[in-house]
Amino acid sequence: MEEQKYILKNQDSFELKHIFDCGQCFRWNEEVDGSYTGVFGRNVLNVQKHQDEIIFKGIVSGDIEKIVISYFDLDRNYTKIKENLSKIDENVKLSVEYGEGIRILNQELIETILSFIISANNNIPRIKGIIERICQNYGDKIVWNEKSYYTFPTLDQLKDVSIEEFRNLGAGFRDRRLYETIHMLLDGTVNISALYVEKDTQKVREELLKLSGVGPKVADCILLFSDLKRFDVFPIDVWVRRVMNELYIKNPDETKVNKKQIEKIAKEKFGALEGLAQQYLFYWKREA
DNA sequence: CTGCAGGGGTAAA
DNA sequence: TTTACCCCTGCA
Repeated sequence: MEEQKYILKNQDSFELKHIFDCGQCFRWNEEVDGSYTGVFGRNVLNVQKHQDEIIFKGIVSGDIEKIVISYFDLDRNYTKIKENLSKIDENVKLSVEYGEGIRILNQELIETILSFIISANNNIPRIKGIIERICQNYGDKIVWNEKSYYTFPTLDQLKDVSIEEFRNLGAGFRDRRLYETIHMLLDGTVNISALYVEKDTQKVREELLKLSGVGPKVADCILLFSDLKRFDVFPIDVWVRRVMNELYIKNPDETKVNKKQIEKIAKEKFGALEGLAQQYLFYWKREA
């Protein structure tokens, strides 16, 4: 396959660090020159920013422009979204300014499901390591510039992988969850394509919750970060709990803050954009 | 150097 | 509502 190249000029809301470091993805790595290289679908892509240009190049499985527009969510008007969020209050405005270059990627559903099952009770370096080893063992190799990259394996490529093999790759107690979820998706216990058709986010969420290893937080991350692209969810982890308590609830004992309370405030304040508000607040609080 | 506490979602008790 | 699950990190 030939290398392809695509250049975007004067693109708003596009900062490499904000996009790849805001906790939504696990397969993008910074290069020594400050660019980032990642694998998604059957594509290996390098992205660099140079003055008013964003340069994409790599081995991609189709028209690079279409692939970039879709994966980086370029058809969505983030400037408008940020304007609306900034009106809510001064803190949200600050968080939006801090993470002004965030975009929510359109990641493949299966990869997002399995990656966020691995993310449970886990930290980012370790999550990345587990995912990388799964890809190296069961994905397809793509060579670019004498370096080897591996696609995230399909369900078919994962169908004969045992619980023990996941354990050996470092998955820990999530080994069984991965195995069970893979087989629930293969045998149709949860129907992947039906999830795209269903309009009601709560119904999709209920379906995802049937999967082994998928609880409320992981389900919301899947809804927000995969190509299901639902913004009316609010993943609550330690950082989000912390920032929501500091800004709105102000309970001296943070551990006593209950999820229902946070969900209610998020719905009231952020409405249909709560998922995006969560990202700006999360990134702001975790980095600062 | 060794050992122990802490962090982090889900599922099951 | 509490606890076990696995591994990495930081600190004594």
